[in-house]
Amino acid sequence: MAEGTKERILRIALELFAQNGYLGTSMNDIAGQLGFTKAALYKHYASKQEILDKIVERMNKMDYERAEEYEMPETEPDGFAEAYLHTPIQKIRTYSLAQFDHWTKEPFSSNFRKMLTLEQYRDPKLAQLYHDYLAGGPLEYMAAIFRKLVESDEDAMQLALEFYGPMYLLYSVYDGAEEKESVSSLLAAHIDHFIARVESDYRKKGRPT
Amino acid sequence: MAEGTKERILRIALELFAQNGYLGTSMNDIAGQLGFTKAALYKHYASKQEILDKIVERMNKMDYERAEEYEMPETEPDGFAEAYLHTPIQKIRTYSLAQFDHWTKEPFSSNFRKMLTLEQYRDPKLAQLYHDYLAGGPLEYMAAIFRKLVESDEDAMQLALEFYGPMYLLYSVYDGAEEKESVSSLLAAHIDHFIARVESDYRKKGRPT
DNA sequence: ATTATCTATAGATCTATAGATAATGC
DNA sequence: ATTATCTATAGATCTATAGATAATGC
Repeated sequence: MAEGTKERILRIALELFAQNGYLGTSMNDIAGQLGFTKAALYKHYASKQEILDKIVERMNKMDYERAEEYEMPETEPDGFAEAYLHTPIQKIRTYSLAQFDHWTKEPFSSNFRKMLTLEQYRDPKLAQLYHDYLAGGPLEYMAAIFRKLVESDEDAMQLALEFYGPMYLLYSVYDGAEEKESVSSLLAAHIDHFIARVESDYRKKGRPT
Repeated sequence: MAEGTKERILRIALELFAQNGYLGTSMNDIAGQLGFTKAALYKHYASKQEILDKIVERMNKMDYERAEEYEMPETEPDGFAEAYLHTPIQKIRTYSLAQFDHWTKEPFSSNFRKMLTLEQYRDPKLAQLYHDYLAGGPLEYMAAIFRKLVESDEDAMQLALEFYGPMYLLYSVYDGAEEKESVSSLLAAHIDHFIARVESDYRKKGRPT
């Protein structure tokens, strides 16, 4: 099925929001990019705010579908599902590389990430999404997983910081990089290096890998 | 000497730019926060853009003065000054903790960091500053330092990623955190942990610490 | 083939507000 | 510093109409 006008509007609007921010993008800009006048936009969306709301809805839906696809369980208010108490490290590796690809190469998600970055201090709702999707959220997620591998909560948080911090930094590096692929390689090297180190530490303590 | 009106304008404008972005802040907003009308602003600055330009100037000046204070040499186009080829790891520790404090607790710098975050995709000049001050810049700086400690450039970059990535992530965590001090503690723990690990790796290879 | 209807657009216009300037007051 | 004012532009609404489709009549 071809992309409908309603969806084209979301896609183009998000491209502009990611570049210039929500306030930096006018309805005229959006319409101009689409090839018609701004009045026509109001046939599809009641307001500029509604366009933004639908973009957020779409992203939430895409993310939910992805979580199912990669079989990574959702976090729960008070911790994690039992099934994740012993997440295999290779599964973490695969999922993390997929996440990075997702947030950098997939156009909608990449633009969504940039938009969140730009709007995080202005709009509390988007600030929450930025936290959940990109900053504290993934960090706490990894810490919860590592909590099963090390002795203390502090150690788990340190491991999560060491694992996710570089990944988070590489999102920014990726945006400004000429050689995008070399940034992806840096991440793969980091993850492999991290896994090798953690598994080596395990052996020293005589625990099973 | 008391803070002059010209400086108050810069400070207040930056506070608003950090919160709502440059385009999201009107001259009326700035004047209102200062307690007068927007027309008065034009007695001090020729335009809104000039206010932003002066903020950037001020930041560059502050940063230069700080670099001198902490005796951390400036990067040079083709690498580093000789003096830094063997930067003591404790000096890196002290400097990094000071940098983190600077970008989080010092009001002007903290707001400047937030503003750069918001404007990085809109304005190429600010994108460059974001890179230099916060993202790829510090990463490459650390990699250049670590290049003297490890065998390959790839290893140096991995070390730099592991060192600076968590620090960079903690800036975001700090912004959204309730318990700000615990975030600073996380960083200190990370750095100490990192140093202990690197020094342990040294010993294994029979190199001097 | 005709009529009615639907949907998506254009062009004109409304109100509010932006950045900026000029005239004025103290 | 204020007040008044200028020009440009924002988001939003209105009316008219184009192109297409569906329902109806013969």
